Amino acid sequence: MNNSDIENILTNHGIKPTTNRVLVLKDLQKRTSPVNLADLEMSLDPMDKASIFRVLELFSKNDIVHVIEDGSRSIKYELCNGKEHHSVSDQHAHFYCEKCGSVICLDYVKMPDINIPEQYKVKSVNFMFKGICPNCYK
Amino acid sequence: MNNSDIENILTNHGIKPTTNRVLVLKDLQKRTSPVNLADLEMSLDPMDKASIFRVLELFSKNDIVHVIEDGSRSIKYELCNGKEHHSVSDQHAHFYCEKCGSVICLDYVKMPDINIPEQYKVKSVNFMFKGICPNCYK
DNA sequence: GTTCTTGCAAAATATTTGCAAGACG
DNA sequence: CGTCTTGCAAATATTTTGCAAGAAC
Repeated sequence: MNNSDIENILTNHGIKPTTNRVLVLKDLQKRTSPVNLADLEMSLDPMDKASIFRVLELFSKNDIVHVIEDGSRSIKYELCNGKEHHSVSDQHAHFYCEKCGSVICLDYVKMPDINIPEQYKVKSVNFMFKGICPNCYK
Repeated sequence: MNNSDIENILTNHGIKPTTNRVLVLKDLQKRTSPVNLADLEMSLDPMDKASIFRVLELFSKNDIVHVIEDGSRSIKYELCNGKEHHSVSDQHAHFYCEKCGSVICLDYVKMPDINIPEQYKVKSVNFMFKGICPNCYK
């Protein structure tokens, strides 16, 4: 995906494509599992932490990233599935390994079809499993 | 439930029933939704924050409380269902209101019966919905 | 020149640990 | 005594904000 594709994604979500935003989005596209702010800070060095934070905040508000709370004590971010859509049903479960700290996307574990009463306005869902991953259990 | 019942629960979970532990457990029993450390600190005043923290840590290790990560940026605790059992399947979903910050137990939304591959050792599950609650939406 | 964006520094919030005093047996 | 428990203080870790300089238009 080239830069103008990236810029289009941003524009389509009502976001002006600044340098930082393009770089953050490109970084997120490379990831195969959710990342936290510190990960991105390292990877995007020398971009400022607060700037990255604000980009992520914006992305979240404009439905480009999902916010994942995995119990690792730090918030993780993941591109919305399909890179252009965002809905509760496109979310999947995650597995957090308490030993190595990695997060694994359980893509094949889709959000179950749950009926939350009408009066609740559901904006996002987190479906997290925690324990020991196959790698650490060996 | 009187004090000796409480003490029995602790003893049955391999925990020596000290004053602090009994007080924390009694407090948790009164709750109808998950609480965080600050809540307990206020409610159990003048018990020390670190002491409460350590009690909760112990309770969690010994399967008396579930740890709930609801995306509120603070960890919440909830008594295990039935007060004496602890398993993935006894967990239920929660709803976190982004406006008022309250957590509502969706008791009727049980953990869906999901098959995680054998190699994963699942220790806990979090199934969180976020959005606006009926009260705030009115 | 007005508004938006960014980086630096620091505030705010929460969690977690070190350590010494006290309780318990 | 020796071990476990507790409270105080402080360290950590992370998220979030204030503000001024710079970029964009």
